[in-house]
Amino acid sequence: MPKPLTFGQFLRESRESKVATDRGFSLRKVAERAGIEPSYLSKIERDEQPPPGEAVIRQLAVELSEDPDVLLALAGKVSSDLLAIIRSRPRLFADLIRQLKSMPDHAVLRLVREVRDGSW
Amino acid sequence: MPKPLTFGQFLRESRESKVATDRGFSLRKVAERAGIEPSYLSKIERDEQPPPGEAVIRQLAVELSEDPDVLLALAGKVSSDLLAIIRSRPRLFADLIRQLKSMPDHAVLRLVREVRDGSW
DNA sequence: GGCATTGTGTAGTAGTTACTACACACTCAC
DNA sequence: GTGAGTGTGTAGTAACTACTACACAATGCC
Repeated sequence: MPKPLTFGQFLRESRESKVATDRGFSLRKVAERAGIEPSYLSKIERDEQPPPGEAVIRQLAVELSEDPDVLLALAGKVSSDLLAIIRSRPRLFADLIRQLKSMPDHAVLRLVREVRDGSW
Repeated sequence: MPKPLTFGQFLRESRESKVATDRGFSLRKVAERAGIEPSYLSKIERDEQPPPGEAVIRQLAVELSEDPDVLLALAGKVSSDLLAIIRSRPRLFADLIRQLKSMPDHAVLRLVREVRDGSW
């Protein structure tokens, strides 16, 4: 398996893989499009600063075409919309999630599909 | 349905219902057992201060025999162990939770039971 | 009526979060 | 060789989080 990257490493690798073929992915350009200072992004990519807030992470995800939930996870966070869903029925979701903790991916995936396909 | 209480209101009602029959549930006593200043708890119960951190909420849950996940939800938080589980497989859990967002309780409950009983 | 206990008011604070602003040195194109 | 663009270093900060410490007035108990 690919060794787990830090948030900063992941960002840098994602961006550098794109800047190779598209000059629009320089650190400065990406920072500008994401609405943050270049020096801030620089520090983030080198894990010198902790990851930014959810809004900025989402912007970066858009710019780099990465999955926001994955990026947020690497940043040690969970999407605020998921938190709201859990908070709306805490006992229900807490139970479910703890039950699924040690289930293999394919089992959980089956669950996702069953729910989606409405076999209910 | 019971109108949704704030975190502070919920705490106060829980505590006052107990102090009626047990003097050990005065604000000061509970605060002491939970390891916080009485004035702090007072402000929290009146929603004058935002809810405390997860550790204190858990202590209060123990003292008042309330469900920690419910208390955390009222405080606008989600248990850190659940966050860790989600972060470990962000895409998987994000999908599942968003799918379940609008499912009725009984459907989700069935899921919980099926998983628990290992009908897999 | 005095001591204990109750809830609350006021004031303060250390630590963290989430950034901005600006300057600098290097490289590259032409 | 100069102007544009690159990444990075330094410095600072406003807002929020999560509390403590102490003093005070009211009530209860015997």
